[in-house]
Amino acid sequence: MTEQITGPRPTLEAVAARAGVSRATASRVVNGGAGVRAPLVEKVRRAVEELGYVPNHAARTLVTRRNGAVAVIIAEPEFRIFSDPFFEQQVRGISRELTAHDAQLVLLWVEGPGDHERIARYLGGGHVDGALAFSLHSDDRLSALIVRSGVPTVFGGRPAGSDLAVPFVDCDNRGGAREAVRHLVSLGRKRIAHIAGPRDQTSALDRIAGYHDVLVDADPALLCQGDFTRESGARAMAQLLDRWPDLDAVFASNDLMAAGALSTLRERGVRVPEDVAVVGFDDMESVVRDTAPALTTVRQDIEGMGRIMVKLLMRRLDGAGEAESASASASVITQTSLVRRASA
Amino acid sequence: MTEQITGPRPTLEAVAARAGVSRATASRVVNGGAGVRAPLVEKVRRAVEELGYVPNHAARTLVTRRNGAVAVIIAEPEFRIFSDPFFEQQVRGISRELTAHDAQLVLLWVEGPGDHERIARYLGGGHVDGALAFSLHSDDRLSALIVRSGVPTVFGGRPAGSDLAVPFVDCDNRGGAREAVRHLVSLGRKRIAHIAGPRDQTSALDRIAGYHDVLVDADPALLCQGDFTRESGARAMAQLLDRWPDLDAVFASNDLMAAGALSTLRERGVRVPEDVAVVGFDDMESVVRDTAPALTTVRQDIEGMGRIMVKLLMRRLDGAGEAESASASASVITQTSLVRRASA
DNA sequence: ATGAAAGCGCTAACAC
DNA sequence: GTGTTAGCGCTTTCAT
Repeated sequence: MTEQITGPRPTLEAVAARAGVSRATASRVVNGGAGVRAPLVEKVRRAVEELGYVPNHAARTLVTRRNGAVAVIIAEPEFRIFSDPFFEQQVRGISRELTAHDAQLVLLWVEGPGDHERIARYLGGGHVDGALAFSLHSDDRLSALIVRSGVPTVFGGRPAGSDLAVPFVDCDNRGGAREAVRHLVSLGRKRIAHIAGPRDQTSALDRIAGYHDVLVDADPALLCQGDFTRESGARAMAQLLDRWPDLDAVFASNDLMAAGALSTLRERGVRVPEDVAVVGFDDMESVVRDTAPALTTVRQDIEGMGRIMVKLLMRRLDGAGEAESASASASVITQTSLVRRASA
Repeated sequence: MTEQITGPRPTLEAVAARAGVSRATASRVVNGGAGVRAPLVEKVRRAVEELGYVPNHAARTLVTRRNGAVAVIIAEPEFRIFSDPFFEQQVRGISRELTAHDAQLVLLWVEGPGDHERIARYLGGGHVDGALAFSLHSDDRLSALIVRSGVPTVFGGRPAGSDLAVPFVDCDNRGGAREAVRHLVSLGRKRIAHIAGPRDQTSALDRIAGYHDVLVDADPALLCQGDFTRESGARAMAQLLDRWPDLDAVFASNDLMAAGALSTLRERGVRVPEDVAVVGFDDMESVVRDTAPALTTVRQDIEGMGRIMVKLLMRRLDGAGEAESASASASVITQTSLVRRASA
């Protein structure tokens, strides 16, 4: 019934024998068949088919020193954020692009410093060709470890310790924030507040910087600290409202906080956008879907960033021989775009 | 500064040379050192240390035919449910246990039937020693494929097609449901409804069965269909309330739906548990944390189930030589326990 | 208890 | 173009 592979799997040798060619030729065909005459290619292909031949990965790795696997390193605080659609999207992009490159995703889940040694050993053991990591928090110890392992790595999000000159992929947080605030200004708003994200994440810092780029001498009290959660956004909005009776706009560092702000506004009977205009950041579908009014926000292509992380890594791996440290180690900053909806 | 591994990594040969022993002895020491005299063990250990030797995985796999990696196959609908804490917990358990066994987690993300062939090839390619899969939905095609690949596999959740005699790990859904309903009965409740989960998940079906075990001739109209979401629970509760004015208890197939039911009850001014007692299923911390009143529910140890999946798989892999199909392929049903809180 | 030697299955020079 | 051959780094009989 269930046609199960029974005996030992056929080797290249067997394929070659059946096709009546040498092992080398069989190998060439299996690897694309460049420089082999058509009829032979055909013969080998048939033999592969008939025997159900599948290349032995270990043997191949042993000689090529490439194993077609990439580690995705996720530290506990971020994994928790798997509930955060942000991560799901990024990992989705990574997974898809990896598949397109015929590479496997090896998940390395770091629960704490106790796991550091294991990770270092694994990375140092050459089990993977490269690694993808996320630099969400300022705790550099893990990042440093990864870099030191010597495994080509691309980070997601600009690392905090700028001394580590590692390639990363991030969206233009600062530029996006600028665009958001400029939009608010263009609407004629005079008193524009900012609900900021946690200070230990570069994305939040960059967005604050963008805010200040436009509002050079904004009163510091217009800036209210949040932590990227909906509740913190609601709280911050309440504070701002108390502090600034004439407030007419707010730029939140992410959509979740913007949604929180929106609910506070509604509770207080403040009209959006008539009285206060609101702009978010991320364009997170699951959040944006049901805010009232529809949220104007800065979109970033998260899945795309995941894919780019992989592309960057792959380029580095492929070009390993040539321009080692040339454009190979360049980072990528992706564009953001303002999505205008009803809230501003 | 960054102490990076520069040249090619040292081989066993190098270690042996430095320790003044043969490659064979060095190998023995690296693999535990059984049957090697202490002084030599010591010498080799030192050489390993000094050279920073790390075994070459591919070479080892090539000869042992074991590669210390396990695939975790996640199909798209379930991955979406990564937001569902259920999955996070189960994967956490799996990851931890795998680490304890020195095995790596290779994530295989299946987006649709288009990926089936790729998965089959990967599994067939012997890249992993075993696989862990989830049988949440009745779509057997993927499951069948996995089974057919011949890779030892353990499923999470009882598979729908009972014809596939594959080992799985699941909690005692039916027994747990029975306990929940019996508790309601012991409370003196006479009109006990059930908010069921989707019909294509065995867990939901088993819980329905448990409900009927206790309430043998319950009116079919006491059973209301939900889909495991909070909203569906709220809706179902409303329907039941309309249908049964004398309703005094409800058992929901999961906590999320119970939470939804609770909010409907509150809206309608129905007191819990005085008027209607409510019991959930899962004891999902993130849901249970903030229901009012605190939810009485059936607890299952999800992380533990993840760990058991790994243990089962490992036992199968290790005992591969001996009692192949003996107790090796047995499934595990874990106990549930009723957690009494305020709602029933 | 230790060493010598034979591969594991494959790719990549190098000959032809 | 195609075949021959030499390893990749390791484990594992088999002698000693």
